[in-house]
Amino acid sequence: MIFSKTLIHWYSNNKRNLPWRETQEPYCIWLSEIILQQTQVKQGLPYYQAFVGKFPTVFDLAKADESDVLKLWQGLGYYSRARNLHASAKYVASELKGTFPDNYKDLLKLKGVGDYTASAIASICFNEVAAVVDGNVYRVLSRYFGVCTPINSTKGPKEFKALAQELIDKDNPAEFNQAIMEFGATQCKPKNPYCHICPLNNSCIAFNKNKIHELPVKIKSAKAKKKYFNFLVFVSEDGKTILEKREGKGIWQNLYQFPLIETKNELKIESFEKAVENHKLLNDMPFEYSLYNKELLVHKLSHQHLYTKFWIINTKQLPIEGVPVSKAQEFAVPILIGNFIEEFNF
DNA sequence: AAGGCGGGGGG
DNA sequence: CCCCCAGCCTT
Repeated sequence: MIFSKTLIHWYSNNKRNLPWRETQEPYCIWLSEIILQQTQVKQGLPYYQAFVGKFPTVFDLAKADESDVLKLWQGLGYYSRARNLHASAKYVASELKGTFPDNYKDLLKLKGVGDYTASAIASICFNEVAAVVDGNVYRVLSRYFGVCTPINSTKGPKEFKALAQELIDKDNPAEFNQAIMEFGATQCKPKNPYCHICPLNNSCIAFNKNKIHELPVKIKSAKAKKKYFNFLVFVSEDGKTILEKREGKGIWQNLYQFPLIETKNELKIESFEKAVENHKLLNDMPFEYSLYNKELLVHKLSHQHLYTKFWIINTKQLPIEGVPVSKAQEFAVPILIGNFIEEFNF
């Protein structure tokens, strides 16, 4: 009781001014929540503005091509969010005639909407008493109540969800949910939290036992694997290049890239011809090549470190259908490719 | 139950 | 170098 009242009071005095806090429109709240999954406000904000600007309603989003949605999402990462966003927009627009589900249980049926997002939308838009548990909530609760259960263990999410559901202000679930998250984001931060001015420091177990830096507990994940990516940047005499759509599983699904050769180790320039001698795009075709970046370009993802080289392949004609280099910027590409296109400037 | 999925920023 | 971020889906 004191806990929730204190948080809500703190929130009223300290909340940031953010566009999705000016509305209870399910479309806008849903959009903001998807964008903000595993993403900080600072990073997601411009994307939210762009999406609301280009797709003001769920119908606008539903009738767009997936490629346009991915293009607007470019650079934000976790691209399954964009694909699921688009699929759910089509579902809501056609099956539900534009009306979003108005409760936790039905919201869960939307692709890309899990426990957290369903709770957020249900509480913010419809005042349902559904507690959110995100990274901020884990941190605030584990510290204040001294909970040592690893947040990424099997029982972790259940335990914290139950605790949050117990604590939520039944009369004001929307304010409580947003208050505890904002508190975790700007006050009870991962590093250097402002404990000395914290309105809860009297009763915070971690603070009083000097365990702030130990909580929350998280099981360490495996180290990132190294991969060696070699992109073939074709440039033909008539000013075309080749971009391919990434299919199947793995990273960057449905985004475009230059034809890729993945190697076990760094591909040196002396070994390039040998490495591509049986490549379907280069077979029996005269070409000249050069290495664009002498040093490996390292692109770090959460679970992979990509050691990358861009190989420029000059040819008279392209082996397959290509795209004018001037159109390359219109494709949705990983930021690794996007940065290259911008810098290379064909 | 475990693994995969981006990119940016902070310390 | 590490960790964290308004998590979710697949296997």
